[in-house]
Amino acid sequence: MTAAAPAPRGRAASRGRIDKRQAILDAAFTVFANRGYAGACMEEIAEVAGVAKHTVYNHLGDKESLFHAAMEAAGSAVMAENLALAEQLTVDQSAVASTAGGQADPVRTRLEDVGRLLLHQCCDPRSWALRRLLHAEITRFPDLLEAVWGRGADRLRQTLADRMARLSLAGLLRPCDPVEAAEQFLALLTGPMEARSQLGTRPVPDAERELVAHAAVSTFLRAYRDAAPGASPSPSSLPATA
Amino acid sequence: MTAAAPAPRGRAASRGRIDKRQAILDAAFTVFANRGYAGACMEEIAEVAGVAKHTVYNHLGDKESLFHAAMEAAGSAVMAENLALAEQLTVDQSAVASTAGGQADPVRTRLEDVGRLLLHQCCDPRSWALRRLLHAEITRFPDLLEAVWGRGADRLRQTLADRMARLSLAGLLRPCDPVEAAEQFLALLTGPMEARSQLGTRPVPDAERELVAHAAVSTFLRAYRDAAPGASPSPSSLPATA
Amino acid sequence: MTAAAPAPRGRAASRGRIDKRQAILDAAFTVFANRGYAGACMEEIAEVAGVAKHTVYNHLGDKESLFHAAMEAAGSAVMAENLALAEQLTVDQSAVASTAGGQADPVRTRLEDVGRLLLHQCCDPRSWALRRLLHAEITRFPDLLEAVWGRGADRLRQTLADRMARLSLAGLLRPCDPVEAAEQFLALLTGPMEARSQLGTRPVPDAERELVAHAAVSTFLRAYRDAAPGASPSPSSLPATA
Amino acid sequence: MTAAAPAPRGRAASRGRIDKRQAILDAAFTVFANRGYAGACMEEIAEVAGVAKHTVYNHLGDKESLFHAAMEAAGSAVMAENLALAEQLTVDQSAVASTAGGQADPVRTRLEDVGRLLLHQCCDPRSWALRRLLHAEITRFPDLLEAVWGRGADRLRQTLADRMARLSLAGLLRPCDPVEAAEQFLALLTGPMEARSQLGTRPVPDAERELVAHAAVSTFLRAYRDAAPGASPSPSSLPATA
DNA sequence: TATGAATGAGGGTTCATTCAT
DNA sequence: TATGAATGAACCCTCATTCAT
Repeated sequence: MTAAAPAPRGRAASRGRIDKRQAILDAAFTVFANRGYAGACMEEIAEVAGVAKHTVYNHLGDKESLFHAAMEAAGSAVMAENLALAEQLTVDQSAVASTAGGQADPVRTRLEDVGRLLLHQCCDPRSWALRRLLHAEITRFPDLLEAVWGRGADRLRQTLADRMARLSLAGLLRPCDPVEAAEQFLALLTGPMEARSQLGTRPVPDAERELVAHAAVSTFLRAYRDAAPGASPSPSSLPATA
Repeated sequence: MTAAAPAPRGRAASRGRIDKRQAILDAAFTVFANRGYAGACMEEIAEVAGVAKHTVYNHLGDKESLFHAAMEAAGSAVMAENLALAEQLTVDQSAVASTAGGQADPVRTRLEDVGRLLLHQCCDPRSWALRRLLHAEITRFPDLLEAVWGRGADRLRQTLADRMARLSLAGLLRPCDPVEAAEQFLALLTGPMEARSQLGTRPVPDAERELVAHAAVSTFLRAYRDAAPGASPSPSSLPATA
Repeated sequence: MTAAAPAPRGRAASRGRIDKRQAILDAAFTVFANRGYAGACMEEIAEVAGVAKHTVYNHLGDKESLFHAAMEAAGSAVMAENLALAEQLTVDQSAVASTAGGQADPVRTRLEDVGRLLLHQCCDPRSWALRRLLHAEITRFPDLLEAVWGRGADRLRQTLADRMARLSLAGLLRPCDPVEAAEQFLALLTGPMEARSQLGTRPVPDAERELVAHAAVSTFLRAYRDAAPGASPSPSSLPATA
Repeated sequence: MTAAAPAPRGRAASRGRIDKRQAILDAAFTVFANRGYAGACMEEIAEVAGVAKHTVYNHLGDKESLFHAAMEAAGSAVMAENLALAEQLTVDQSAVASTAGGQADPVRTRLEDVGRLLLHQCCDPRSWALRRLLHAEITRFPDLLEAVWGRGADRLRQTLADRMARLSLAGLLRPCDPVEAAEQFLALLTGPMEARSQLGTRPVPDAERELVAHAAVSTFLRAYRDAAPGASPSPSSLPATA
């Protein structure tokens, strides 16, 4: 204090800055999630972050900028986890061969694993909070969609579609529009959770989540692998989002 | 009406009250939808409703009560429409018989009709606004769920499940858990719309909506009717929500 | 209702009016006492009185008029009781004669009786409420003093002074300024109650009130009857209030 | 002040805060005294204090807290002055001795001095405003009594009682209950002022106040010193408040 | 006369933002 | 850069009063 080592500079200083910035972003997301955008107040955010009110302004500008930054940060984190999961949807060819004719069903197993994990992510409180905030503020901040989910409306669906295409090519799924398959796979997984978790308000037990994942995969496989070949040809091979 | 009485009295007076109350509720829902709960201000609601600020308080109490009432009113309207639709999911036995062996597929036709209409309802701006507000405020007003969707978690799913059960019983669908079938039918229908309409922000063209409905029904029928009988038996025949 | 005896008129009707007016005045005083002038609201007064809000306006005009009327009514009632008591302060000459030389002390007895009763009145909740409201609003409504205590600042003191003069003339008290005597008698009685009842907030037990009355009379008699004649002559024979 | 430093720092800064806080408290008391609690508005207080409205909230919280703080501050000031005065009620023994047999009456002189000064304090506009506010709000804020008069119901009476006890012990007053003596001394002094000053509304001329003080002391001395020893023994030698 | 609906004004409180240190 | 004080605008709500029946 008195003798004053001139306060750590260089790396340490900017590390301090970075940490403080991150602390503010985390605090902001928490508070926004609890109170909503309009209901949140900068003072509480500063308090939760452990800094002075004006420091928030110094680091991240006004309330709107702060909101965008916090949402973007949270979105990146959530999306990164989801993408990492989607990329795991691969089936080892050798595994398929070795179990031919047997009871094991490596495609189903893989789909269920990935489905279970995706559902786990989607039911994460932070993930729900993000989606709720998105719903809440999308009309006032339409840019939020891109900011949160990254450029390209939905990378998750595209990534999943890539995997579906490869499964289809490998003969593990019937020929199909991979984007549609990805879209419906996600719908079968996450659709039922909205009501079951009461919009993320109710913690859903693991068992229930696994039940949903299992049912989703079963229906998906019936439709995309086991269905009688000639039945109900789907003419929709157009790009999904137009 | 016809005789043109010189300003209606008695009943008409209370009719005036009712009209005013309804005008306030409508205005409130509009403003809440535009600004969010915290962002909405009573003055604007009164303005839009064409009454004085205090009149809002006289009729519907404070902001929170008004919000609940407006949400409940909107929810009842939306839910009533949805239920009416779901109840249309019936297949005339004679129609099935008369087309046996032919090309027509009455079950598919009916499902697509209902699906298209449900999707139409779900993409209605008011319906989206309601869901967005629900997402936005569910953490602060957990009672909203029941208030909006009526008592019983989700009557729509149950009503749909009733119809599924009858279809299954009639041999038009394979034996299955009707609740799960309803749940997945809804998921296949509405799930894809979230991303496609950008959380209700983007108006979805009719053609695209019909494409989604068609794809949903195709996948649903493959899984719940056409699938090879022995394939992938789903052990989950329990009621879905426990 | 239907056949309509044409509603009672004449005496009965105006009786109804009077009753309603009195009910409003009573309700007003109660509410003003509970909430203060500014804190009271017309609606609550109307509610307590059991009439519609506007009826209050019809009968007693706006808030300020109502306040004055309610205070005046309460003041008249309280003052009437006090005056009736003060007038009881007489000593029967024969009683004095008959007990001469004995133990009984009719003057003391009479003073204590009157004192006890005055104190009882002063500690009445309504009396305290009146005084508190007077203190509260005197700066904003200086006319209240006269309105409440009747014309002539303090008839109580004057009435008491009359009695004191007669006692003094009868030789039952030493020669003195009767107004000063009355003033000090009242001060000795009521002064101690302010602190003891916590400004009328605490109910004072009967025993404590009697103690105060007894002490007041004792001190009063020592000073105005028993004191050594030559001691401490009081030169103040001027009119008290100037 | 003299050296004219270019705007004082450090201590001066917090001094500025203190000054501002005090300015707000003073302004608040003034406005509350003028308008009453409910009638006062924060805006006027801020205006009178010369600060922005929100600054009032920063320093002293909401209206109720501000009211308590302002009342407590005013109460402390008034009570401190009163106590200082009461403590002056001592009689120098030598003075008594030296004037024995003469005309001078040091006890009376001292009592009149103290009485005159106490009366002066009690008639101070601030003192009246404080008492009026206390009367006005005691039912809604019962804690105010202790907050204003400090802990211990009434330190003034106790302090005065201490002095009375010493005078009695010194033989300058007859044996008596000192608390009762103090209570009655105060009653004789202040009781008459209520009516005479019209609850503090009318400025009482010095001469009139001195008259009251003189009369009070005369009556007090007659009762507590000059009265015939055997006359009217007061049995109440218990502590007054129990 | 009595009522219930309606109004416009005003007050307490909160908040995002800026200033001075 | 970080802070704490200060600000002015805005919002929810209450209230005294009037209008139409």
